[in-house]
Amino acid sequence: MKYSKLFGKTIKEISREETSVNAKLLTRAGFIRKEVAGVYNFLPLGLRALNKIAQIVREEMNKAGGQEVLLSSLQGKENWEKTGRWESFDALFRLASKFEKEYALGPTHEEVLVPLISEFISSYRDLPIYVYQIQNKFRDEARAKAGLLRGREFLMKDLYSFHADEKNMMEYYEKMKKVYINTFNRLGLSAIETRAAGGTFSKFSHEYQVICESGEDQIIYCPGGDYAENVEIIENPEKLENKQCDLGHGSLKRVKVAEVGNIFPLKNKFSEPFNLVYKDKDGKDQFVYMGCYGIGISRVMGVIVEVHHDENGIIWPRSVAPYQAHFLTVNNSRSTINKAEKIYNNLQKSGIDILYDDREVSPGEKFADADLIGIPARLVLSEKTGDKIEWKERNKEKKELLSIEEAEKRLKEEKEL
RNA sequence: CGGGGUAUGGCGCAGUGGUAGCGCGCACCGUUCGGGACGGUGAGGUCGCCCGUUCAAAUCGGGCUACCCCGACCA
Repeated sequence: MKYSKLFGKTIKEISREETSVNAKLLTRAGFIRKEVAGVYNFLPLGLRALNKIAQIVREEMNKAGGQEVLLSSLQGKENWEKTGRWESFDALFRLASKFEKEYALGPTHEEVLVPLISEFISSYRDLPIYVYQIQNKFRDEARAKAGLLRGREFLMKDLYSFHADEKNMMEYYEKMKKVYINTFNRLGLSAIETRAAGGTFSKFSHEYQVICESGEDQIIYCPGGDYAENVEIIENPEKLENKQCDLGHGSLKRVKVAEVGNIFPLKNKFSEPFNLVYKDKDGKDQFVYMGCYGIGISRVMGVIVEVHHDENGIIWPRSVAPYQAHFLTVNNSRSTINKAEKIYNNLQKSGIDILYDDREVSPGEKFADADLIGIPARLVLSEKTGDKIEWKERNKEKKELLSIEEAEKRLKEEKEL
């Protein structure tokens, strides 16, 4: 992509009202624009990063046996009344049509998927089954905040598992814990698996928390990894804080965190109201056991920026960067530009996605924009580099001079990773 | 939902009653070209909305709306 043609430019300044790091940097770098409070538009750079995140999550869900679907956002009132959540779900957007029909704007999808899947589950032979989607969710939050961290419309992956019994449900639940940790690792986040309340869903749940100043939750955890609990379910958090870990990992720490994922053992909570049953081997009806597993895709994007940035801009993990490399020329002499065009065209042909800053602006501006946008590799062609390309990683000081062939080879190798 | 703050060219801001300004960006010309270059010329504003006070309102008063922050709430 040529920067000069890109929809979405960087900006130097942003209102002093915008204080969260992710909103500031993503807006300045041209990734997102706010529509209304808690609702964002994603520009091409932003969508590329968002799609990279979604794709990693998709791959992991597929590996875990998930089948992808796309469920409706606009949902009839009737099923929400069956679960009692038309009244009790505080953040539910309720819409009144001019034709005297009422709808919910989907904040979650048990009310859609459970009746839907009941058509296809009739025998123990149909179980277990795992269904997920990646879709915009709507929640009428009392207060949207911190850019992408808490919005009223946001992209979420929600997987629902259906099992014959509790044992099978819990086995999958345990398996998904590992899948989640691995998924967040691939996204460049080290998430702490944390015991938490189950809300109106279940007795308990597990949250995946990333240490982050702008997070809304607090947890107490052992750095050795054998304990983590949300302070909301701890009776005397003050007492636990700084207590020595039983296994000798040092003292327990209390930290602010942002929740990027949450898993719940739902058991029969939703199969009962919708009479989701199957015939067991003895021909008797049994309720299906369910689990549900969420990851906030757009929130993950915000958290990545909160965690990976410096004073100059974003530092994307390679796995989610909008482009593989940021290529720019320093002087605008005809010969340099011709050479750069050739390199760019070659890379395009090899299927390597780079952002090529082809503008006729000062070097300082190009460097500043490259830092702000935060693509992991910066490639410079100039009279100084001659027939070579300078390669610099966004998060390192070191610069290397590579021949054009070497640079292309390295890009191809990295692409395979 | 309670408390606090903000609202002025595309963006960021200044402007305490008397003809609406600055920086950035944008357009054109010239000089620059390894860390947000410089000079010149130019376009661009119902000062969030409504009502009021006044000879006169961006500026004072009342109401409303939107956004940000703190808290409460939170699948």
